[in-house]
Amino acid sequence: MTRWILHADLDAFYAAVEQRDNPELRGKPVIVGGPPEARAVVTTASYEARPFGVRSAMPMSRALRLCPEAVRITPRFDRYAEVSREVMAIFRAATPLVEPLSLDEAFLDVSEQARTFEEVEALARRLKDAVRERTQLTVSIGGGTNKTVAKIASDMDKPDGLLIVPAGQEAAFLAPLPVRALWGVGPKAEAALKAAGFRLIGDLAAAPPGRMEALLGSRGAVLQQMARGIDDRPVETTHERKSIGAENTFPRDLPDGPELRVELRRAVQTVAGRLQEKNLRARTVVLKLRYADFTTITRQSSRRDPTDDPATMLAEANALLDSVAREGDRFRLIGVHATNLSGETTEQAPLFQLR
DNA sequence: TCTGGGGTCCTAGGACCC
DNA sequence: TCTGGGGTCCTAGGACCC
Repeated sequence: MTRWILHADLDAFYAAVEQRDNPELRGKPVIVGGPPEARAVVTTASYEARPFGVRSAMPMSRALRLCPEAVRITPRFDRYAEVSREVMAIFRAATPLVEPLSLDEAFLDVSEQARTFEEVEALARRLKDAVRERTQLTVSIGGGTNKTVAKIASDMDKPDGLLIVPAGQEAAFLAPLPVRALWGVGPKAEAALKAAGFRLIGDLAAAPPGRMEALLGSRGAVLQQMARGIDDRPVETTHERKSIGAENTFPRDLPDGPELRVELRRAVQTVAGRLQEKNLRARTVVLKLRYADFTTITRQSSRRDPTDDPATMLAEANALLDSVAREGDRFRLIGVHATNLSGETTEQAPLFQLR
C-alpha cells in the first residue's frame, strides 16, 4: 500500500487572521510583530507587505522603513491558537493521523483515506475548501509519499497552493531544487555544501558514499537519503516535551542590578507557572544571557529532586547569574529554561508552539 | 540593518564508575 | 613508568525550525 502524506501550511497565518477579524485591514500590507522600540522582529508579513521586501524574522525597524504604510499589529497568540484548533479539527475529521508542527502547519497521513494520486488530490482539495468555508483562510497543501516531499511541495505553490507529487517521482521532483529547500539545511550547511560544489538537491543525491558524512557529520547520510526521496519518518500524533522556557529582550541593555533581577524573577515565574499548569517538574534550571554585543551564554544547574517551585528555581537562577555577571556587563536578554522534566510529558500539542 | 521567542537535536569535553 | 575501555551523566554551545 502506498503511503500518502499531506503537509498543510496556512498562508501568512497570523496576518491572515488579523485581516479576517478586521475587514479594514484587508487588501493592506499588514505586519505582525512587536514594536520597533522593543527591538522586535517581524513574525508574519501579509502578502501585500511582501513585495516591499518585508520578510519574517526581519527587524521591525527595517520592515517599517521598507514599507512605511504598513499596519503593524502586536501578535495575539491566544487568538491564533484558537483559530489553529479549528483548523486542526478540520484535519482530524479527515484522518486521526495529524501531526501539528506549529499553529499553522501540520502533517497528515491519509493513506487510509486515499489510495491513488487522484484520490489524494481530491482529498486535499476538499480540505482546502473546508478550511476556506469554515475559517475564511487559505491553506497551501503539498502531498507525496513522504514528509520531505510533502513539505517541500506545500512550499512551492504558495499561497492557496495544491501540489501532489506522484509516487515514484520523488527524486525527480527534488533534484532541481536548491539544497536549502531541504529540512535541516540552514545557512551554515548551505554554505558548507556550496563550498564543496553541491548546489542542488540532485547533487546531494548523486554524491559519492561517505562524502556527505565527511561534510555534515551524522546528518549527512540522512540528508542524502532525503535528497534521494527516501524518508520513512512516520506522522507522529503525540510527542514528549523536553523543555519549557521563557526569555525576554529588553528595550534597552541592562547592567546587573535590581531591574535585571526583576526580569529574571518574571521569567522564572512564567516557567514555574507553566510547569505547574502541565503538572511537570524539572531537575535542571538553565539561565540564558545575551550580552549587548549579542554573544549568548547559558549556565545550568541540576539537582536530584525535580521541582516546580518558583522560589527554589529563582534561588538557583540568581546563583547562576551571580556566578557570571561582572561589573560593566550589559545584557540585552535574559531567559530561563527548565529541562530534565518529569511528569506526564507526552502531549498532543504542537512541537513548536508559537511562531 | 541590527538582529524575537518558542522549541528540538547534536557534539564535545570532563567527571565518575566499573 | 605510563597509564584501557566502555558507559552514563552533566555542562556549554551551536545549528536549525516555525
